[in-house]
Amino acid sequence: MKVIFFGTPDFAVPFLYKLINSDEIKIVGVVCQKDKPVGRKSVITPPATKTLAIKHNIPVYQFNSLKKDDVKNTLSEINADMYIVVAYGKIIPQSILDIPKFGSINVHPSLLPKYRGPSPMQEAILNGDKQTGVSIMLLDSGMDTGPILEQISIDLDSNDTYITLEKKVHAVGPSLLVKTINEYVSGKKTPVNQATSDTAVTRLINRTDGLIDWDKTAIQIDRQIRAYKPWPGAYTYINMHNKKLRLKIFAATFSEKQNKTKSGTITFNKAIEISTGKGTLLITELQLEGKQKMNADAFIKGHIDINGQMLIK
RNA sequence: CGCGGGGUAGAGCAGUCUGGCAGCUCGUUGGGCUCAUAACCCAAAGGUCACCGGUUCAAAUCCGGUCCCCGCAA
Repeated sequence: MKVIFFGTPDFAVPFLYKLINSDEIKIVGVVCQKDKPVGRKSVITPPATKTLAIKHNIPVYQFNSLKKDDVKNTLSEINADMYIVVAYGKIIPQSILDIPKFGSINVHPSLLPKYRGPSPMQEAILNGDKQTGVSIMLLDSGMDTGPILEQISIDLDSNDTYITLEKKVHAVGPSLLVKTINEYVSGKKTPVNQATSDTAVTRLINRTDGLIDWDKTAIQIDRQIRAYKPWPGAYTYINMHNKKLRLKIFAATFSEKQNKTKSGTITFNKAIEISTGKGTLLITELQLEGKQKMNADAFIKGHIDINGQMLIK
């Protein structure tokens, strides 16, 4: 079966890899976003899926927009049987989704209809869910509203970050996708419409979503740190040497202990304790602007003078 | 030429503006104290102040250049 893969970032790579190595499926094209400048030196870098595709001599397509007619013609000429979409990065017009005879299949890392939209994994962590999952579904014109072919649940614990959750998704998602495709194509799988309850849509995450509000509870801040790791990352600001410096927080734990000091106050007490709106956040790994990432112990050794200072917004 | 911070003992940092004995919090080693300890006291070892050149009686510090690390932005 000939398949075109729509996907762009690292998240899509394990899925593409699994499909390439699948016997029944032949990837005849990869559609991804354009090469973009990355890093301090603005090196033009191809998307992760493009790199993998080139390695396997698969044609790569990077359209400015999918709405143009010549795009439709180009894709039609490939005559693929199915499109598979994993984190492509843009909305794909219905006219394109309808081209292949088996339609277009999407992977969404949540238990749909819960957490439709762009940030399902982050939202599950922010809400402290004990469980999330992966859904394999047919694409329709709505935002993650298509009928579901298969779902699998994933357990979340209180240490999971976006990074570890992504690993869990990658551990089960790709093989579930291949299995579901084969069952669907051979008629063993019937799409089931999504339930109409609990259909809130997650929002696109901004850079500034990582800014910590110390008036929130320690539990909420801990979740924020885990959900936004590694991007955009949780951060706050601190005054040092008469400058306002960004302080990134990579890992923390929390305790119920309520400090009497104002929210955002730093106390060195073997650990870096920060007062919050409710409870105390214990920072374990952090990075000061211009410095390397380090653990709390090392940070305290060199910054004993900021004991008692306030973190700011 | 996108903006900015940094490189000083094993770790984390101050000192640089205003040139004048290489410092701080730890760690390590040895000793002491203690029923005991990650506590406390005493002592010691440990430095190419990133690299190259210049100015100076004198450079971590001032000037020129090079390399490396990092934050922001895109």
